[in-house]
Amino acid sequence: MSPTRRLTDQYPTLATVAERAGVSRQTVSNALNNPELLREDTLERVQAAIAELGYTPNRAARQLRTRASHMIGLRFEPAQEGTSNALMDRFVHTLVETMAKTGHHVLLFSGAVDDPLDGYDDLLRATAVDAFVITDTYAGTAETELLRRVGAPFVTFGRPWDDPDAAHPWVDVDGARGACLATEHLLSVGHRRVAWLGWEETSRIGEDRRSGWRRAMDDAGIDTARLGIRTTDNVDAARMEAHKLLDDGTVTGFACASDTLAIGVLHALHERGLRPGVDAGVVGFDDSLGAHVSWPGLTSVRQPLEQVAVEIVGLLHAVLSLKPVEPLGRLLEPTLVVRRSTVPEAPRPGTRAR
Amino acid sequence: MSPTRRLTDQYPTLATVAERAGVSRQTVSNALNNPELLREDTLERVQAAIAELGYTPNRAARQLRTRASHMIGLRFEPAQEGTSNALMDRFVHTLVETMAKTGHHVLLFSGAVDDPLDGYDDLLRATAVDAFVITDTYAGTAETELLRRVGAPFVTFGRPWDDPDAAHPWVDVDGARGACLATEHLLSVGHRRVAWLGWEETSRIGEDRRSGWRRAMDDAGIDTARLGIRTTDNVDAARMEAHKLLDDGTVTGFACASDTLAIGVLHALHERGLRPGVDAGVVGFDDSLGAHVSWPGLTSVRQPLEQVAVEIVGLLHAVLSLKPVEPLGRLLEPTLVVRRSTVPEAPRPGTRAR
DNA sequence: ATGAAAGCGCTAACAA
DNA sequence: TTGTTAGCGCTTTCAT
Repeated sequence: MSPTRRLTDQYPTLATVAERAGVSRQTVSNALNNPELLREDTLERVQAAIAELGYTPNRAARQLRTRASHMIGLRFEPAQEGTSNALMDRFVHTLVETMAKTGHHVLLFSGAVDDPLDGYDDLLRATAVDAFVITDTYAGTAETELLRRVGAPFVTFGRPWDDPDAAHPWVDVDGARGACLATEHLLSVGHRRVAWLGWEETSRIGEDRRSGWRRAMDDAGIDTARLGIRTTDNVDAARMEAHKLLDDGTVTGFACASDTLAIGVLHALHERGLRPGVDAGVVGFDDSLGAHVSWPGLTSVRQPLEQVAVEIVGLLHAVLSLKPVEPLGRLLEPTLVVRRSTVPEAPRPGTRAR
Repeated sequence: MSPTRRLTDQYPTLATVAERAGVSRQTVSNALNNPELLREDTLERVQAAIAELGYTPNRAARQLRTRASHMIGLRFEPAQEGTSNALMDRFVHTLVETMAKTGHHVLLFSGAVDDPLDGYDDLLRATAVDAFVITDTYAGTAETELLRRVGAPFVTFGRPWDDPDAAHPWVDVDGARGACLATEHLLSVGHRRVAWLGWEETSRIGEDRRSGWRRAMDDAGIDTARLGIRTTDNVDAARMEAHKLLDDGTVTGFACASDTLAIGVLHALHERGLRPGVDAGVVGFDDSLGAHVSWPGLTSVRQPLEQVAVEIVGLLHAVLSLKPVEPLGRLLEPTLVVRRSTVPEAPRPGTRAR
């Protein structure tokens, strides 16, 4: 792409503003970055000139000088068929918004699918970003190691599960607490035999959530033998596991590690003519669109993504200004959104989905 | 945020490479941008030095000089409660990936919710982006006008519906064709009275899609009286409209303007004990996650977003290099994804959703 | 085919 | 309090 188009030629520079205000360029720069240095009337004159001309500092020049791009890098995975990381998308929306408040922008990049490290290094060497936000720490230890090695600042959404000597700031949501909330809710609406439908044992997040179910069941003094199921995160696998549990005849509660799994349970109930919320209770995780629109509405654990974004931006600031971060991690509390899959008289799902 | 951290200090510059290779800085620059000017052995020596040092040109410096940021701006709307623009999220994923192939990145920004123009101007004046991608042209005429006025390059995903003298390149998906496909499919599996469940009349996109249903029905010689419904895009509104249509007793086909509406129809069927795909056929639009996971699987019109992204990047290149774009618009064909809401023996939904 | 000089727009350091 | 000087790292003349 040849850089023929010169958008910038029409825009004013520091010099234009300086001339207009009858001061030097440096004074204009100070008016922007250290206004307290200027005499009041000078400041006003400069600000008036800035406003008249609609001047905004050139980012490239400023970045070249200050070595700060005011840009945060976020690797955006290619949309793989059938995989929709809706939770992450929601998070990105709030992150963009939160960062805008401090004049930062989000730079999306992608890398080779087979190489989780691809992309980071180039951006760093090109000084295109000040820092990174990493979003999948269960699979992403390689990323954090790379960034630590080269001394790049970053904050993760997710705990450093397998890295005891990780020293980077992180924000996470207490998944065990979420599963505990879900389970306690199911118990409170009258279910006793509450099953857990979770991911494979290799998933740290999955095991963490499962521990919350286990804790709630233990606290209620209920035996969990053969109630804890591990399977793949897809609707059909969950549907089949749910059928097995239902064959047992005593299981009426289902706490699930994801909305996908919960929706599989709902499918199984439909197939048996059982009424969700009446004959059985189902709780999902993440409060995704699927939870909103599934019939008759799926109770789900909701992660406070807005709060996560705010915390991350705060940590990013601390890291970039080399302030010590204490404590290193922030663990946030999820909440429960109750719908008809556990309480028949809950409000109808009427959510817009487009 | 004080710019204390100096990430870049550790990275090599043109000068470093020049010294290492025993040439001048300009020669290194030429090796990068005009390799054909160098003698073969010089080129090799320089490239070796670049590789050894892991050199990547500083973006700010290059941008300052060439006035090209290699960045495309995309306004990312705040995630509003209950609104999930899943389609756009999927599009952004593919856009990021496609742009990476030509060395471009996506800069996400947000603006004041009440001001659709907020954000664009600043980015332009700061020369932070080379161009914009605009994604909602039904509501976004103000954006395109602003950008045209200031001479900023941009491409839209969506036709300039209400702007006859728009002169910008665009890419869109033929919604009428999609609705036509949906309707023809419903007719082909035996439904005769196929209703349309669409948005309010004010939606250009909605009316366009509706016209496709109408065309297919006319072609089949079926009367559409009282079969075309307009309502709000939410599950519950659609559910109630579906009940009204079902009360009629003759309607068995439902072509919908969105998956949300289609899911509302599925809910109504459940409530009546009717079997989707057997007693009635339902088709949605956008092939969202909801279509994948809803029970028993929702047939839906799928937009070729990957192709949209590719076309947009192509147009972006043309615009940035001031090449004439002919034709100005590209209208792409949607496809139909068949699931059990129309064909009982279609494969089960087993899609991963996390 | 390669090198020297200039300057993009900005701010840090210093001088006035 | 304001102005001057220098230079961030790169590419674009233009000279050699």
